[in-house]
Amino acid sequence: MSAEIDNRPRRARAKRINDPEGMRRKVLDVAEAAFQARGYHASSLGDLMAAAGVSSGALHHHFPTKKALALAVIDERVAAAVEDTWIAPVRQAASAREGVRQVFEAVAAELERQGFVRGCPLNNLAHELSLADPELRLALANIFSTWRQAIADRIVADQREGREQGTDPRHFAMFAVAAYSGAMSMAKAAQDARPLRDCLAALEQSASQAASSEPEPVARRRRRVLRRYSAS
Amino acid sequence: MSAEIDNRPRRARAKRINDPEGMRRKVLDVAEAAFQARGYHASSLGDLMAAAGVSSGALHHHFPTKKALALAVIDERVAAAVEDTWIAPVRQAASAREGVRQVFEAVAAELERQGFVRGCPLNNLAHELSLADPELRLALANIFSTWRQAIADRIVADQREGREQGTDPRHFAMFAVAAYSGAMSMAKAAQDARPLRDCLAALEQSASQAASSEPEPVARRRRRVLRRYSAS
DNA sequence: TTATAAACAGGACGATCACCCTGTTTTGGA
DNA sequence: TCCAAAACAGGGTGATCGTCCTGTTTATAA
Repeated sequence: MSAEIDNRPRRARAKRINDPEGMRRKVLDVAEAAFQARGYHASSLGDLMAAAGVSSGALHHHFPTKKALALAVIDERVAAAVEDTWIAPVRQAASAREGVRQVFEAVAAELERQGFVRGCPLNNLAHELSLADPELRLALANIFSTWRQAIADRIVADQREGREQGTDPRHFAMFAVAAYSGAMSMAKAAQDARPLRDCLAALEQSASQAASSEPEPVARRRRRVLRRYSAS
Repeated sequence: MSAEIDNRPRRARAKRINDPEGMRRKVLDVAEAAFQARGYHASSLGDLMAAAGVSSGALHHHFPTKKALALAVIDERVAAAVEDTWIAPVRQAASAREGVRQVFEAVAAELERQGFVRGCPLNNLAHELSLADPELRLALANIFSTWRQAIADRIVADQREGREQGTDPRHFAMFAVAAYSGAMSMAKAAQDARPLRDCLAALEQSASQAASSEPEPVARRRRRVLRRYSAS
């Protein structure tokens, strides 16, 4: 019985413990913000290095190429942003429709508070990179897919509980995400949150027309302000 | 009586008459296609010069800077594309809702025929340039505004003729454009026309729920295939 | 014709880009 | 303690970018 048995679980590779300030995380922070504010092509690695305070060697140690950095931002940051901003609120809301309404409301309020519109991180990158690289496109498309699936799942749950009827889950999810993405596009171009407000109003009108079978008493409004979309 | 009287109307500046092949037009053709396929930043002037077969001197004679070229593409091509693809069809349709439906249908069919998705030219440029330059942003926002106004005007006309009621024109227009733009974003990311189809289905379902007051008998479907979105 | 300016041609320039390469320091396991 | 590998530092490199600049051709007005 050698003492190796106790040491075996320690065979993990030499890793962090170093990294007192988290260089990789810092680069991801800066890259996420820069891609959101200026886009992928307009953000040079020199800019990112300066903003993050890291050397060229450090950056390329963690991210061999700029594309690898983009992939990391997409997988580790954009996906999380969609999860926090959309998926979790929709899951926690009283219903799918109410969840969609709440997110529109919360994002519109946040944009009005900020005074400017940077757009949807996923949508921004999707436009710039979908045709540029198949791998990046797939990563972005998967996030869109997860996003839609969460809404569709919520519709199915609502239907099982008798809160929703006659609605195709996939169609509704696609529609909700499309309306949001498109509204954010126009909000970004106009630098105005009104597109979100108008779409929310149109969404509620079409919902109220279909609510003749719903006994719900208008559904109470929960105050839920998102923390995403912070100024740089 | 000198002969000068006859010559006076000829005082117009020396211009075209030259330009046998239309160099400016050729550059705009190539730039429009390249911005659509690869985006603004990813399209170098060298690429455009090579593709158009023009020299650096010629290009910079017609467009002093790359930004000026982008502005010309936006004002002279993107605006026209929106007019041809959306505004004219909506004006000619039996109603605003039917026009929106037809455009969705036509674009979806065209994308399926092509087998790939380049996205909406306006939306593509809006995402890349809205935060990059105020002048370009304004030009793009104005096209969005014209687009929405045309739909809203059509709703108002429908209401005057008793074909529509209880619909806020601005909200509906914003909603229709947002749903289209967002659906095209996802179609581009997924390289699949289904987002258009799904949104069309969701749009028709919500319309049918509100159609209890409409005496229209489902509205016949007009075959209208768009010529935009040609392969490069 | 002659003068003038527009319409091009095409090379040159400085800046910037993403990436590489050679060291040096640090870390964790033996 | 020793060593191999990871974690950085930082200057260099070739390519490419948008723009400029100097000529040459072409068309129009006088």
